[in-house]
Amino acid sequence: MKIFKTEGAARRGAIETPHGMVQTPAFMNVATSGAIKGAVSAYDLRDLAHCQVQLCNTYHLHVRPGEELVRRLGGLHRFTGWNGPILTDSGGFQVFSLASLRNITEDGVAFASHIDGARLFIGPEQSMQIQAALGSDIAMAFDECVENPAEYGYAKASCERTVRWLYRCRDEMDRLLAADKKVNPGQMLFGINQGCTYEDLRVENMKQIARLDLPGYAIGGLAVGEPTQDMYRIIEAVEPYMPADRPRYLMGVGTPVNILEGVHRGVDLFDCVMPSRNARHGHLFTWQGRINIHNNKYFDDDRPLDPDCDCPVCRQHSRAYIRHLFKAGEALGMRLTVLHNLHFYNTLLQRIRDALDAGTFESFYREQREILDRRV
RNA sequence: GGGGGAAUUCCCGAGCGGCCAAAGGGGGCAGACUGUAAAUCUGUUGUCAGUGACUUCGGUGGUUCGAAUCCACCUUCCCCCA
Repeated sequence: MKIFKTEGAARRGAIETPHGMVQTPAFMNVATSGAIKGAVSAYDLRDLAHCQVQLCNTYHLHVRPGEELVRRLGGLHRFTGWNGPILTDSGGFQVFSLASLRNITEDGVAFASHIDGARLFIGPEQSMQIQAALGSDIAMAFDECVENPAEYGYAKASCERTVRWLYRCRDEMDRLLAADKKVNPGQMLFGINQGCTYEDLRVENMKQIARLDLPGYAIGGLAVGEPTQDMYRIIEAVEPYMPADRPRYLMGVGTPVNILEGVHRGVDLFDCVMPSRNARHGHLFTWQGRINIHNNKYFDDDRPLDPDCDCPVCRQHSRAYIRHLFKAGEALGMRLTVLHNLHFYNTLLQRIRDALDAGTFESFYREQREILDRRV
C-alpha cells in the first residue's frame, strides 16, 4: 500500500485492489450475505452512504446461495451490483459465533448449517476455494477467533493452529492461481493475528505470520467481550510488529470511538455490524453523540436525526417522522436509519483522512473522542 | 316480546372462593447490541412510600373469616327464537 502521511502512529494511505483504490483509514461496510441488512442496495451504498468497500461472508454465501452460483453469475461484484472493492471474511468468525454448532480439528471446522442443520466442513483450503469462486478482492485467512476470556494454554494452541492454517491458505491460493489464472486474478490474502489478550502470544504470532510476506494483516479476536482497554493494549503491543507498508485491519471494530482509537494506534481498516444493526434497532450515531430514536422525547422533534449531517436522510426527514416509522413498523424507518449510520461511519473516516491530510489528526482525535460516545 | 351468553388492569385475553395487583400476547417506556443464527434480545408497565400500605376486575347491594371468582337487582353489549 501507499502511505501518504503519518501523524504519530496514525497513517494516511491507499490500497490498490482489482476494483479500485481504497483511501485509508477506511470503514468496510458489512454485507454478510451479499446485502447490507435494512434494505440498502449497492447503489445506495455508493451514492447515499459514500462507502468504499463492502465485506461479505464466506460461510453465509457458501450455505446460501452457494459459491458456484455466484461464480457462474459473474462473481460477487456482478451478483450484488457493487463494483467497488469487496473483502470476504473467511468463515473463521463463525467458528466463534456458531459455537454450539461446530467441532474444531486440525483439518478445519465441522459445522451444522444454521439454515437447515446440514453437515458442512470448512478448512483453510475450502475457505480459499470458496473465496476464489466468490471473486472477492481481498480474502481473509481461515482462523479461529477465540472467545474471551480464554485460558493461556488454549489460546496458545489455537493461535499456533491458526498459523498452520495460514500456511495452508497461502498454499491453496497459490495453487488456485496457478491452476487457472482466470478464476480470480489479483485476489489478495490477508493474514490474521490471534492470541487473545496475551501480549506475548500476540507478538509471537505476529512475528510468525509476518514472515509470509502477505499483502495485508489483520488483528482478529478483539472486541469479543474483553474490556476496551485490553483491546487498545493489544493493538499497541502488536502494531510495532506489523509490516509498515501493508494494510492493517482491525476486524469487527467497532464504535466510532474504537475506530478513532484504532487509527490513533496505526490501524488502516475497520469493519463492524454496529452501524447497520444498531440503526435497525433505532440507535443512531450523530456528531453530538448517540441517540435512540424510539425515545418519547423525539415524538414531535422536527429536527433531522443529526443537525450536523448532510446525508440524504438528514436533509429530508425529521426525528418525529422517523420515530413514527419505527412505531408504525414501516420498513422505511430502518432503511433510513441504516443509511444515516453508514453515512455517518463513512463520513467519520473521511474526516479522519482529511485531518491526517491536514496534519490535524491529533486535535481531531482529542476533541471527538470526548463527544462521540456521549449519550444525548 | 321470549330465551341464552358476556362485561377483567391502555388493548386483546386467561382467571371461576384465599397462593391475585391479577397468566399470556399486543401496545407503551427504557436498555443492550463490536469479522451479523439479530427487523433481535433484556428489563419494566395500578398508585404511593426502600419491607409494606392503598385503590382496581361494568354498577349497587349482599353471602363469607376472606370475593375478579358465589347471590340479587341494575346498566351495556352479543347470540338465538318470534
